[in-house]
Amino acid sequence: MGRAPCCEKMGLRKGNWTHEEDQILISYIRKHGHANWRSLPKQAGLLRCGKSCRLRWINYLRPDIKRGNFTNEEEETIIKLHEMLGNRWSAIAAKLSGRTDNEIKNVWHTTLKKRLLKTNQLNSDTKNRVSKQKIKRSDSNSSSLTLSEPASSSDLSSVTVSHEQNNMDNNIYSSEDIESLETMPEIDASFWSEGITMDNEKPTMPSNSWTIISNELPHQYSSNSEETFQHSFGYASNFDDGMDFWYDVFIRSGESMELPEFQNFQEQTYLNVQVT
DNA sequence: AATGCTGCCAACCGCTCCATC
DNA sequence: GGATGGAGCGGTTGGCAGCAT
Repeated sequence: MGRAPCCEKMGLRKGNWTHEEDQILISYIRKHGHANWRSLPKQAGLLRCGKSCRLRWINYLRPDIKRGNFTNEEEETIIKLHEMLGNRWSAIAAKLSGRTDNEIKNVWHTTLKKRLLKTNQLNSDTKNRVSKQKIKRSDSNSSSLTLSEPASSSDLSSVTVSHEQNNMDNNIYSSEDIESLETMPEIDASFWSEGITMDNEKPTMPSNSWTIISNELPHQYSSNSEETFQHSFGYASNFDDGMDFWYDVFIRSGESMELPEFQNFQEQTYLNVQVT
């Protein structure tokens, strides 16, 4: 199948569109529509190929185009849809009213891809440090802290933190440490509030155990499949050397979380979580 | 002030899909 | 069924603006 000849005829303009050309195109499409892009420029009196006219209209001149920066919600949606659909920019654009595939493709390549790579690199680096630290601590007793999930999103009072200590003297956590964790700021309704729900989509999770490290805002995931997850974060202060820290967890429905150890890094402190 | 670098975005290129003949 | 051409899509690029040196 040969490529459609385009912009090969002598005399056709290329490059940036002028205001006058825009006005001619808008005026023509308002009057006659754009049933045939190939014949449109000739009939409209434009020295452009039909392909160029179509692109200009779709990406810039259409009246329903939303201009301006992408909102956080739009960026999150793009990331989620890209996980599901890959580089199918037109399909992603169809889910975001007023945004074009070209615009989404640009924001992905210039902003979102880099951000994700950075996040993945951070996760990878921290996982390596966690693994090394686990080996170091393998011979010592450690405190076992359990965070139970609420029975339902409305039952916030059931969010508890409990601990079992076999040998406080040998433990790396002091009683003040444990106490500070138990006096975490009260979790309000928004903590467990509904976030993004993806029908027929199960979050991609490692099967056995994992470490979740993230600075993202909390989301609650649910699906029509067997398993559901709640992605949430908590907060504790004055722990260990006095730094504040966030914890960020995925909780599988019907399970509790064992929190075997805490990581305290220079710039940010994360709680390392494994599902038991 | 001049130059170089980087990021962003509009537009182009080349390919595939699909309708029509 | 094959050829043709229009439309649409994703990858790539050129040019501009802003920033750093």
